[in-house]
Amino acid sequence: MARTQRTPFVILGLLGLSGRQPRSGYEIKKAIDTVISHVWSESLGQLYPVLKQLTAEGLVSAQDRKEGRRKKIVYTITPKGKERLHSWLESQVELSKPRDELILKLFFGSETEVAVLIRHLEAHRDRTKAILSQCLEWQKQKDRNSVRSRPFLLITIRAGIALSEASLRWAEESLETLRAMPARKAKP
Amino acid sequence: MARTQRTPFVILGLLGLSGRQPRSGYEIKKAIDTVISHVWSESLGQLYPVLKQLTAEGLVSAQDRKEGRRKKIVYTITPKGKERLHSWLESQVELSKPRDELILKLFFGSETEVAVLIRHLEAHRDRTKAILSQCLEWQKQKDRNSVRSRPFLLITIRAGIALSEASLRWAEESLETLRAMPARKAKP
DNA sequence: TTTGGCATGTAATCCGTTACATGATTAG
DNA sequence: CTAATCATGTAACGGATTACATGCCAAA
Repeated sequence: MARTQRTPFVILGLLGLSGRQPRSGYEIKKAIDTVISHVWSESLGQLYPVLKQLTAEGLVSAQDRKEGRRKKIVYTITPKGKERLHSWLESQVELSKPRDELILKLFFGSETEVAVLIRHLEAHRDRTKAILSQCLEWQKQKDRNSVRSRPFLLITIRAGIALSEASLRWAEESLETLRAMPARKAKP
Repeated sequence: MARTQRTPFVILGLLGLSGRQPRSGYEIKKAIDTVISHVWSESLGQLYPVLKQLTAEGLVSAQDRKEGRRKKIVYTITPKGKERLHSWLESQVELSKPRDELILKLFFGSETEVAVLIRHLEAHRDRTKAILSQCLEWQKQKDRNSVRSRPFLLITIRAGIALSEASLRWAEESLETLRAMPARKAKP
């Protein structure tokens, strides 16, 4: 048996947030890819089947809608769906198994050239910088609107800031260490 | 098609590290669960088949060994395996899709009680504290032996320290925010 | 007209986990 | 004697990704 499905709960959560309009699968995907992009990810090939599954279980309800001339299927969470969402939110956080390819490669660093590791770290640094400035931008926008209106969004954003700042500092520090090393393999 | 297999490369990496004795599947599992436990994880049900697969491909070779009275199968990396390892180390780091259940639950925080979120955060804080002190312990041990002897292990450990310190600070900060909030749901 | 975004879906594939199964050895 | 650890495996299951397939609409 594989681990339990988590996709249903992102959907339920996104549809369940108070004051939300009904959303289509495509819109849910876009929401995931923007607001919570560095916390979660889903593929459309997973979203559509799960949306059907949730409809069959009566956790969401589907409505056909014509917007302009385009037609789409929008979903609304049902009371039963809200219940399911609540009990998931209350259940223990399931920790995901770590799988950090960058650090793993650094751990095996003695088996390759230092220049390779530097390249990996620089790429990581650049990616992390981009995420950090994205998060800082969001934080600034939230501050402009009142802080207390959406405290949970802010907590999420601040997690992104804290983690990427730390990762950035570690990357810079490690780059210095590596640059001070001889250019050859550590153990040729 | 699912994403490409990564298990072979942890095995190859662990067997490839210079100055390593041949290891059995069970020993590889133990190595993963200790030295790189917060960077990577594998199940035995995955390790044994992959070990066979690697043997069939000629990337590792298997030897039966009697240690004391117990018998085990130990594996050694072959030149072909070393090659494969090197080219993987040189290839671009594949970034894993984020899936952080804790932050996701906090993002949906308005749909549950603050007390629930506090419970989740406290559990996270405690887990993270444990990891941090584990890493600090390892760092101290490495410092006693010369620092320059195994720079890559130190970099790995320092990643663990940096990330868990940041996560810890964020958790404490968020806990304060939540404790200052009314005990009811944010949006009842 | 053609590129790109909106929109929904299915099929193939497979990585990895959990559970099951078995047995030897050692420490309490 | 019995629980834990060492040790190796197989089977079932399923979650999730990638690739494929299709079509509309708007803008450049």
